[in-house]
Amino acid sequence: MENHAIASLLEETADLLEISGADSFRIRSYRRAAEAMEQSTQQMREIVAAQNATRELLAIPGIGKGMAANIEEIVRTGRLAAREELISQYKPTILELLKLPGMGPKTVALLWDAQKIGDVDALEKAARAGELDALPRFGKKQVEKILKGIEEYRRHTGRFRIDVADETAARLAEAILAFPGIEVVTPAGSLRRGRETVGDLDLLVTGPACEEEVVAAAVEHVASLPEIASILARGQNKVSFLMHNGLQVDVRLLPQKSYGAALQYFTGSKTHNVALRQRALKYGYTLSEYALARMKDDSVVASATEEEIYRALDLDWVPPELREGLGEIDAAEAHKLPKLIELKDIHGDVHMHTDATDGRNTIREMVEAALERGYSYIAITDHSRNLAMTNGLDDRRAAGQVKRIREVDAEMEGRIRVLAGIEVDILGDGSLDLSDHVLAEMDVVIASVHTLLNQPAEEMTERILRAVENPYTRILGHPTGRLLLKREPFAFDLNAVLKRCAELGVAVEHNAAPERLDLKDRDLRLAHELGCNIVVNTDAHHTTHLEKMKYGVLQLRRAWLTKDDVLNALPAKKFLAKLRSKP
DNA sequence: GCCGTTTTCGGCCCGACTGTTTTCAGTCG
Repeated sequence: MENHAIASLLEETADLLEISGADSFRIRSYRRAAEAMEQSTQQMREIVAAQNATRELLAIPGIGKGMAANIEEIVRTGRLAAREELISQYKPTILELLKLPGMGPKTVALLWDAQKIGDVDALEKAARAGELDALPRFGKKQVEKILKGIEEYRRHTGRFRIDVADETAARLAEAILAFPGIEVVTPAGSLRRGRETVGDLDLLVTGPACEEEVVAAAVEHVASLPEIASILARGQNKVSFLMHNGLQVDVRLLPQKSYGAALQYFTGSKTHNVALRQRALKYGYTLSEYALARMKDDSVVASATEEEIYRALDLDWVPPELREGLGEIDAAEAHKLPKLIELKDIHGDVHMHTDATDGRNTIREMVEAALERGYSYIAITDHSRNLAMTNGLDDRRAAGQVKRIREVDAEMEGRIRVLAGIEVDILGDGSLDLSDHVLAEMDVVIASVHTLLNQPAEEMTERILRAVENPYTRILGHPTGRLLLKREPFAFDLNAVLKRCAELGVAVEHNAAPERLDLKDRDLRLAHELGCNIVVNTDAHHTTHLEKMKYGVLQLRRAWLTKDDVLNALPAKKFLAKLRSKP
């Protein structure tokens, strides 16, 4: 049983407890435990199998005696009796009702108690038949809202990739800024924290036009943006709407004096904010989206910027990417927050394709684009022959490609280093699909798991390990295989593979392209903990794809990585030296 | 159910919006 699955069971138990009207603090501890499971870099099944299982479980923050027993039960039996007992009082499908907008545990409980409604279809039927009208708090509008919610739910349930949300935010910001007196638009929420996907978009807006007396006109401007598909809610200083692609956007217009408090509040995460508010209470303060204020007389301590709020709580300012309740508050108190890697620290991109295979630009064009970005080196790494659909290079063409790369490198006269590389496939026996004498010519050999077939975990792990152990392999490409496998849990033993990479000095690729999602935060933290060298790159098939590097860097920041932890933050010479030496 | 320089009981985060309940409960972020 994977951590993710354990988290789901705990989360569902929390939902069921909520429907059954249990103590809210008990519910919270289930949710907190679920979050801890999601974020842990250790597999619970390994902890439970160990000698001192209970003690190790208790060491995880948010896990006490009761929850440790629950986790052990889940790992051993695959089930949680407490959850099954709760679900037997309802229908298993009752949990999907909670996913409808405006539907919370109290309403779900009411629907069940009154009419035994336990799934979306039954709810829709009852709503259309007018059977809900007799229930308390069910007026005409409420029923309409439910039907609309069901329609939304069926049309769209997923989350949006960070790049989609980022581009949408930029476009909306431009339109909002067109209003005179609006000066700043900042995305908050999970987009600001740099998560791989976002559920909805939070935009915070300020400027003279957002002061209380005049804000109505600015709200009207936002509510009439042409990009809006439908308005969900509209308040004095807030507009919520849906875009045509189904993305929900919440725009809040705030006076300048409380902008920092709002930015802090709406950036989250929930866990981080709860911890921060608890800390505020210890200081005799209360923290809200308006201000950090003294409890006794409501006088404001800090509100205009995030920095002053953190400072007033004796904390260093915490970068948004770290605000996930993973120890950042303690680190901020001790002045031990890491100096996170930044986009400008990246000196090179060592995974790119050209028109020799499935890229769209020449070597020369890729080099020019890299120069424009200020890189001091790149590696050209086209596909090898096994990937026939991309016109992959065989031994002869690969050797020719190396020659051309060297020529371009010479033409650059030191303005940029152009390294010769290849992205090879791992074959059925774990070998690489080009000859040793060709691989020996390469500066960078990326052994990619991206064409491995989805087969039993043990065989897959064995093949990948063999490829990692190949003396020519410098980088393990697409290390989680997510690209191809498209399913969780991992179909091979990632832990064992990363461990071997660390031992052998084979670097692990972190692909920056949001559509790949090769390594998630958790995978990156695991790789780092195991001591792997990490390389961030864009797998660029086109010059413009180099722009994606910024998303990869966000992920590295979320994993608490500094520039010392990332191989291509080093200059070319050191980068090559740090790669495994040639056999 | 968790947790502890006010500890083993008694706490545990805050405010706005919505709809309809003329005083507030439920949901959401």
